[in-house]
Amino acid sequence: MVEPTDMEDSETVSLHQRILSDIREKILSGTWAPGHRIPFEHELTAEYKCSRMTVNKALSQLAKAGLIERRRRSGSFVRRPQSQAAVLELHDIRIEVEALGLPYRYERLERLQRRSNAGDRALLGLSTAGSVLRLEGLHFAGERPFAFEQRLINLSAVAEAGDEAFLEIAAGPWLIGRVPWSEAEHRIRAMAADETIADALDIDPGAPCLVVERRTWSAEHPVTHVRFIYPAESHTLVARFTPSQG
Amino acid sequence: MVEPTDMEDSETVSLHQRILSDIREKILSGTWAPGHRIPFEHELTAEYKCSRMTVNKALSQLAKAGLIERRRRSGSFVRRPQSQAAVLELHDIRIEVEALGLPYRYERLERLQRRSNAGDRALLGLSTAGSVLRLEGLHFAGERPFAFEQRLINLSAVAEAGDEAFLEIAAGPWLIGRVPWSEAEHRIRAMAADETIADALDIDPGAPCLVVERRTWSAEHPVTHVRFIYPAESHTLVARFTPSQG
DNA sequence: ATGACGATTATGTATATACATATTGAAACG
DNA sequence: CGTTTCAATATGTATATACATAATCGTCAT
Repeated sequence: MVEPTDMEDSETVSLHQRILSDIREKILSGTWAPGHRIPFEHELTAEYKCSRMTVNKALSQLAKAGLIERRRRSGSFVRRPQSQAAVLELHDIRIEVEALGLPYRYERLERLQRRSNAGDRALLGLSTAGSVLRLEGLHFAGERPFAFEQRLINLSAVAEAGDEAFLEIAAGPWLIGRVPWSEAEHRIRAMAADETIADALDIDPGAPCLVVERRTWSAEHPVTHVRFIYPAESHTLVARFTPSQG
Repeated sequence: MVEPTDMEDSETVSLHQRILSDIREKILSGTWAPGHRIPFEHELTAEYKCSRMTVNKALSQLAKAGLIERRRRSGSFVRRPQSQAAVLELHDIRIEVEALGLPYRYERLERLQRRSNAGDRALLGLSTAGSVLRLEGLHFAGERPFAFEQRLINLSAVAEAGDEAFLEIAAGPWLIGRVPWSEAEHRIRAMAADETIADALDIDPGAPCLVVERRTWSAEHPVTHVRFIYPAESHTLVARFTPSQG
C-alpha cells in the first residue's frame, strides 16, 4: 500500500478541493481547536484569490459534514467532536472469505415457503399476512463453516424469489441487483451457540458467536430479515470513523 | 414522537433541496431503477425553471452521496446499490445506561502508569517507547455490571491524563473535550469470558461477551486504545443504513 | 473496413452579481 | 435604566455567464 506521494506540483485538484482540505487539515490537526472562529468568507476569498461562491461551497460542505458550524452574522466555528459515529462496512460474505484467500462455497440447508406466522411478521415488521420464504444455509471458507445464515424473504415484496432454489447461491447477492435502493437496520450482538447452530457451524454448544441481524426495506416495504451467525474466532467487524471528507 | 405533517404550503425549503429530495425519492422508490438515465441538467433546468447551477449543485450532491453516477457527454445514471455500509452510533456508556432508565455508575478497578511495553505499543500502534496509563474499570447499570473497560492512554499524546485519578469518571468522556477531532477504528467481535472478565462482570467463565475495541488517533498520533466488554445479554449494537441524505 | 480527427454535447468549475435572512451591536427612545 | 429600533454584517440561495474537459458520434481519408 503505497500512497501517492504528494507531488509538489500536483495542481490537478480544484481550488474548491484545496480550500476544503486546507481547512479540514487545520481542524483535524488541532491548529484550529473546537470553538475557534475560522476566517470569514470574504477573508478566505482574499486568501485564495477566488470568488465568494467558491469559498461558500467549501464551507457549506464542511458544515454538512459536521466539522464546522455556521452562524449568520457571527461567522463559522469549529465544532467540538460529538457522538462517535462509525461507518461499518458490511461486505458480502463471499468477498470476506475470498479476502482471506480461501475458496468460498454456499450450501443451502433448508428452504420453506409458507404463509407468514406471527413470528415471521415480527421479524420482518409486517402488519399483514402473506407468503414468506424461509432459508437456512451455510457459508464455507475452505472446508470450514464460516457463517450460518437464517433468512426470511417477504414474497409480497420480491415475488420472483419464490421461483429460486437458492441451492448454491445465497439470497443476499441475488437480492442485490433485483431490489432497488433500500434502507437497512443492523443489530449486532454476542450469543452462545445453541444445538442447531453448534451443529451447523461445527462448534461446541455454548461457544460464543457473533450475530449480525439485518432488516431491509425498499420503498417502505419490508424485504428481508437475515441473521448471520459467526463463530467468535472466525470474524471481527471493523468500523472506521474519519471526520467526514465532506 | 409526532412528525410534523407535511403542510401543503410548506414552501420554506429551498429549490435546491426540493430538486434533491424529488430525485432521491424517485430513486429510492424504484421509479428510476439502477441504470436509468436521469434527465439532463438542461432538462431539469426547464422542469424546475431555475438555473443550471442550482440543478448542478443538487446532482453533484447526489453523486457525492453515491446515489447517482455522472458521466460527461452521456448524462447521469442511477447507480446500483453497492456494498452495504451502515452507520454505527457509539454513544457514551452513561447515555446508554440512562436510556435504559437505570442509574449509572463508574468504578475504577485499576490504575497503572508505566513505561510502554511491547504489548502496549502494539495495541496503541506506537513505534517508540514512552509512558502509558493503563486503566480498568466497571460501568454499572443499577447494581449490575454493564460493561468492563480496559484502557490504555498514550501519555505522550495526552500528558494531563497522568494527573487524573479516573476514580469515578471514565476516561472516555474525559478525553472528549480535551482531544480535538480524531480518527478511530473499531473492532467488534464475540468472545468467551475469561476468569478476569467473568469475575468483573459477575458472569460465568466461558459465557459469551460482545467486545468493542477502539483505537483513537488525533492528528496522526495514537491517543488511546480501549476495550469494552459487554455480557451478551446486556447489549446490542444498532447500525442503520439510509442512502445518504446527501 | 479502419482509423484519425474534429464537432458536438453534458458535465465540471469558476466568476460576478443580486437579493434574502438571521443576528448582532449600537443608537434612539421612553 | 431598560427597551425598542435600525443599520451593519455574514451567511444562504439563486442567477447568468464563461470556459474547461471528457466522451461520443459522424465524417473523411487511407
